[in-house]
Amino acid sequence: MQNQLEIVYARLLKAYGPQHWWPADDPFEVMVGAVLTQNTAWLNVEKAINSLKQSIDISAEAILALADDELAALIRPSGYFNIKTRRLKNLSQWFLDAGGFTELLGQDTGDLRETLLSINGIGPETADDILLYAFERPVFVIDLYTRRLFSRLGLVSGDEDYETLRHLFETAMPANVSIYNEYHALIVRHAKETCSKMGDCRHCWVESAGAEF
DNA sequence: TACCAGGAGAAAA
DNA sequence: TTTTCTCATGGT
Repeated sequence: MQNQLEIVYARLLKAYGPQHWWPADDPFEVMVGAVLTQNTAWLNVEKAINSLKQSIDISAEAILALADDELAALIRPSGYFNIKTRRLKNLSQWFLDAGGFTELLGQDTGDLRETLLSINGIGPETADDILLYAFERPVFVIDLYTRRLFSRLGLVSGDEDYETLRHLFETAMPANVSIYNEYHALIVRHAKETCSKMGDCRHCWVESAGAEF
């Protein structure tokens, strides 16, 4: 398994090059983007973030200072704007209560993950996006694209629960933040390039890599 | 026109 | 406890 994951990683990196994720100015903006991108195309998230930036300097304080309907109007392009308004406020309140980024940096990864998951609106994938891309912890993000790609390659069935898959990837690959960062970004890039359809993907070159395993 | 997007939580079965 | 429903804009 270890070697197979490394082969796929090498092929993706060779095909697309470094993706330089996460596209954001600072760690808190990464967290905001992680919530806004839930089941949403990044193009729409960019519109929402740009819209936010035109009204406020993105910070936990500034988000909490906005009225719910004001915040919802600003993030409207990202969809689910009423739900995401609540989620952004929950996240911001937690962030302030915890003492901000510097204070949180001192926390153990497991503890930090647990408190993130306790916030209403932060599920496993969003928590792991935040841990990897904002706090730079070696946590492998499992998303729909990851399931789809590796189940096509025959390495997983695809219906495993989140923690099972995360554990599988984290034990098969060395705990390396820059590799985990790049790997997830490359999987998303590849999905956008050639695997945009949920069904068969016969033209996808990665699928043919399965023959090498 | 229909489908899907860098999910999560609540409700129903 | 597992499945189903809801949230919603915007691009293809």
